[in-house]
Amino acid sequence: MRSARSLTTIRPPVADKRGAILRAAIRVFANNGYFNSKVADIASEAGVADGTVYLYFKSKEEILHSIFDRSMEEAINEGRKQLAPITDPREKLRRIALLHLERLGSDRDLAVVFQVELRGSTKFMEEFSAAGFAEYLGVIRSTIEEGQQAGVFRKELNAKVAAKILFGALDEMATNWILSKRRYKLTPMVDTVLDIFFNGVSVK
Amino acid sequence: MRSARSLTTIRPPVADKRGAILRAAIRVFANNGYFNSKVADIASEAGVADGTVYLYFKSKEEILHSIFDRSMEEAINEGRKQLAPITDPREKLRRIALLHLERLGSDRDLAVVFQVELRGSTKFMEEFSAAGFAEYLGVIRSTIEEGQQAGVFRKELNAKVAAKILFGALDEMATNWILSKRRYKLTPMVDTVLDIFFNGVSVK
DNA sequence: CCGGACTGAGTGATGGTTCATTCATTTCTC
DNA sequence: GAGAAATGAATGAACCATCACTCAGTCCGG
Repeated sequence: MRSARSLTTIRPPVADKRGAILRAAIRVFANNGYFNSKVADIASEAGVADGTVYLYFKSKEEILHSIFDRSMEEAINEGRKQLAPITDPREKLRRIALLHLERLGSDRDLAVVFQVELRGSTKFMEEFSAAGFAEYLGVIRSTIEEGQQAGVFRKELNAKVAAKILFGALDEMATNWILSKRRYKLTPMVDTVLDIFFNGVSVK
Repeated sequence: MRSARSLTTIRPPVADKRGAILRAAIRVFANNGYFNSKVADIASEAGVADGTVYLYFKSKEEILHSIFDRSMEEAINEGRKQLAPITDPREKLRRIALLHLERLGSDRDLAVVFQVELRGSTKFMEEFSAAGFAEYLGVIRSTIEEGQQAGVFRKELNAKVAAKILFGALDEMATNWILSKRRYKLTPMVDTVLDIFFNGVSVK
C-alpha cells in the first residue's frame, strides 16, 4: 500500500476543475468573444474533455454568469473591507476609483470580458445591470451625497447624475486601455479623473 | 400609349429596399441582440424574402457594418456643419455634447445598437475604434487643447484624458438611459455633465 | 471490483447562405 | 400598338456547416 501522505501531496486530490474551467473561459471569451467561443475551446484550454464542462456548469451561458458573479462578489467584499475605516467622502471616492482600475488593470482578460463581452447583449446588460452595476452606482451616489451633507460637494448637483459621470469616466478609461495597442498603466488615470471630478463637484 | 407621367408616379419605381433592410435590422438587432438575430427575422421585418437581403448585403456582418458606417457618416457631417461657425471652445464642446445625446436620444433602437451591440465583440470594437471613435475622441481632444491655448482650460491637464472623461460621461448617460425602465429625456443631461466638466477643467 | 469522475464521439437543432424558379416590366419586332 | 422575347429583381425551399449538449463507456483510487 502506498503511503497515505503521498496521496494528498503528489497530486492535488481535488484539482480545482471548476476554477480552471472558469479561468480558461475568461481567456477564451476575451480572445474570441462570447458568441464566437466554442465550449470545446474552453474545455481544451482548461485541459478537460467537453463533457466535463457540463459536470460543473449547466450551460455555456452559466459560465459567463459565474464569471460575473464570482468577480463581482470578490470586488464587493474587497471594497467593503477597504471602505469601512474611511470617513472622508473624497477619500472614499478615491479608494473606490483605485479599486476599480486596479482590479481591471491587473487582469486584462477579465477586463475584456467585463468591458466588452458582458455588454454585448441587452439581455445580459439588463440582468447584470439590475444586480451588480446598479448597486455599484448606488455606493458612489451615496458617497457623493455624504459629501454634499458634509458641505464639501455642491448641494445643487444631482448626486445620481454625478455618480454616473464618475463611473462613466472610469469605465471609459478601462475600455480605452483595453482597446489601446499601447501598453500603459491604468491605475494612474485615477489622478486625472479625480482631479477634474473633484474640481467639478466641489464647492469653491 | 399610357401617359409618360403615370409611369413614374403610380408606383415608386425603386422602393428603397436597402434602406428598409437597414432600418429593419436596427430594430431586430436592438430587440434580440446581433448574435441572436436571424437574417430571416430581418427579412420578414423588412417585408422581403430571405434571399433579397443578400442582393443588398454580402453577409449578416456587413449589415451591422453598414449601420455603423451610415450613422457615423451622417453624424460626422452634421457635426462638421454645426461646429464650423463656432469659435468658443466651451460653446463647441456644448454643441458636440448636445449632438451626441440628441442623436442617440431621438432613436432608441439605433442607440441600443450603438451602445450595446456594437460593443459586443473586441473584433468590432477594434475595427470601429480605429475608424470612428478614435476620430471622434480626437475632435473633443483638440477642442480642449484650443481651450487650453485660449487660457480658459487648465494647461496642466492631459487633454487626451480629459477628452476620454467627457466622452465617458456622455457615453454612460446614453447607456444608462437605454437600460433604464423609466422614460426620461436624454438631452438635458448635457447641462449637468458640462457643469461638472467645465468646473473641473476651467482655470479658477 | 465498486463508484464516481471523466471522456469524447455522436446527435439534433439551428440558422447563414445559395440558387433554380417565378413573374412584372421593359424592349423588340412586325 | 399588340404580341413575343428578354431582363433581372425577388423569392423561399433546401442545403449544410456549425456547435451546444448528451450519454454509453472508460479509468482509477481505495
